[in-house]
This record gives sequence, C-alpha cells and structure tokens, in this order.
Amino acid sequence: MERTTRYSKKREAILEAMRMTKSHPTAEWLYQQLKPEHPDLSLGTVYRNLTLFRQQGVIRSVGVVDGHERFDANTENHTHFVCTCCHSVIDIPDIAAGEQVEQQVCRQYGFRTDHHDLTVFGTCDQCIKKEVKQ
Amino acid sequence: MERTTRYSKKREAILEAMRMTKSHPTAEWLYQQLKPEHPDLSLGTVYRNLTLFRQQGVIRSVGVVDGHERFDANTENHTHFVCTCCHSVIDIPDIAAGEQVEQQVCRQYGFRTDHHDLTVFGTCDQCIKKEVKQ
DNA sequence: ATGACTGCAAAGACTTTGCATCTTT
DNA sequence: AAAGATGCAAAGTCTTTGCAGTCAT
Repeated sequence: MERTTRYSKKREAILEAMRMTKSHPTAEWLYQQLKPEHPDLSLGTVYRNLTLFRQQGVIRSVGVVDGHERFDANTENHTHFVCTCCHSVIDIPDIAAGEQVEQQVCRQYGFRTDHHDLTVFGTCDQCIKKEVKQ
Repeated sequence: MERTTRYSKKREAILEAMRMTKSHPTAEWLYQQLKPEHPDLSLGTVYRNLTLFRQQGVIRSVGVVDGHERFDANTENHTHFVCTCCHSVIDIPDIAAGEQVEQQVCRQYGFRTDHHDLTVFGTCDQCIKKEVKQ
C-alpha cells in the first residue's frame, strides 16, 4: 500500500523557505528562520520534511559542509563553490561540468546515472578581504 | 612555535593502508583493516591521523556518503562515481571537469580556488544486476 | 628529558526515531 | 474515524577530545 502525503502548513513553510533562499541552508538554519512565524515548530519536523523532499526529488543535498548537511531547492545540475573558511555555499551558474559526463559514465562503465555535482573549493572574496585586515 | 611531527608505526600503517586501497575508505574501514596487524590500535588514532593527513594535503576527503566520511589518497583532481545503492565510491579516471573551471571561478568571482570535485551519482553495474535478480 | 603519539572512554554534534497528540481528509 | 504530521525528548551515529601512559628524538 502506498503511503499518501497530506497537506501541512509547516511543510509548506519549509519548502517555501528553501525556495526563497540562495544560501543552501542547513536544517538548523531553516528551523531558526521559521521559528518566529511558527513558534511550535520542532527541528525534527524540519529534518523529516527535508528527507521527504529529497525522496520526492523536490530538493537536493549539496553535501555535508563543516558537519552540516546543506540543501538546495534548485535541482538542476549546476556548479557550487564552497568556501573552506566561512563555509558558505555559492551557486556558480555560468560554469557546468557538461552534460556528456553522465553519458560517458553510462557507456564506459555500465552505470546508471542520476545526477552529478561539480564543486569548487577555496576561499571566497569576503574571506580574502578579512585576511588582509589581520 | 611550529609543532613537529614524529614517526609512528600506526601512522605509517594508516597511510599505507590508504594508499593500498581504491575503496575510498572510512575511518572505521581502516580501523578494521589494521586491527589484525595492530591489535591495540584505537579508532581515535585513525581519526587523528586522517585529520593530520588531510591538513598536510597527503589525502583528501571525498565527502560524506551515507553518513560516513570517505577519504582518498589520490589528491589529484579526478572524478568519482557514488552508487546511491551500495554506497561504493569508484574512480572515473578518464573523465575530468576540466582545469579551466577553477580559473574561471577565480576570474569571474574573485575567489581563490584550492581544488574541485566532480561526482556522478547513480547505480553501479553490480547493483543493477541485483535489481534484475529480485 | 621533552614533547609527540596513543588507548580509552567520555563528551560532542548532528540526525533519526518512538510515542502520544493534533491535523487533514 | 482513519491515517498522516508534529512536538518532545530520548536514542543513535559518527567524530572529537581530555587525560594519563607510552614512545620517538
């Protein structure tokens, strides 16, 4: 028997918050963000809904940065920059890995591909500025 | 004052095990692997040395897969395939993101880049076979 | 002898989960 | 009324850390 999904105000709010931000939030960030409007929200609910959204393919995990899982409501293949200093995750829309990558993996290895992530690590402009000030 | 590094038999063994395998191991895997030869090894030592190796740039983290951080002794930029079914991490040596990616991020965004990761997610051939058997 | 390295176990940190209650259909 | 969703808090996992003893230099 298939499990059905019902409407919930909190779920809607969590997804909306995901779609409003470009910060690639953590569960904790969403929780803090929504708390004023939903004082009785619990962190467990945020986690449960993020898991649901990911299973539905509505959001995607960008990976774990500094111990916190980061999520993205933009599920199209695009590149991220991760600042290893302040741990911000920034979209790099102009640069892509190329669509042929997945096809090539299919052909050469016989794997079934789902998606791919290109992530560039380094130091963002703001953190570079801070270095100079010290 | 700079902290100096001394020789240690366990450390050598951990690094050797890292370099011997292509499995992109977890700390736990290394611990289990080395336990027969080093019965008094502790998991904490494995974690401490992995952290040291990463700081030294001798190894690199491939990211967290299914809750476990995966490490790679090959620190050159190369592509990985992650099976979302069995969680194996497989090198894809023939396919690369292209070296110009980092340069482009530097120029367009003013970020300082360190390295980049291209990861393809999907189902590996062995897991595809298992699906058929069911 | 000094300071680094380790084992052990406790502590930390993020995430998941059980259960009673509330909400949606 | 039935079944999903939530709050709360406890439990679970992976990882880090404090401390005393051991080892390298």
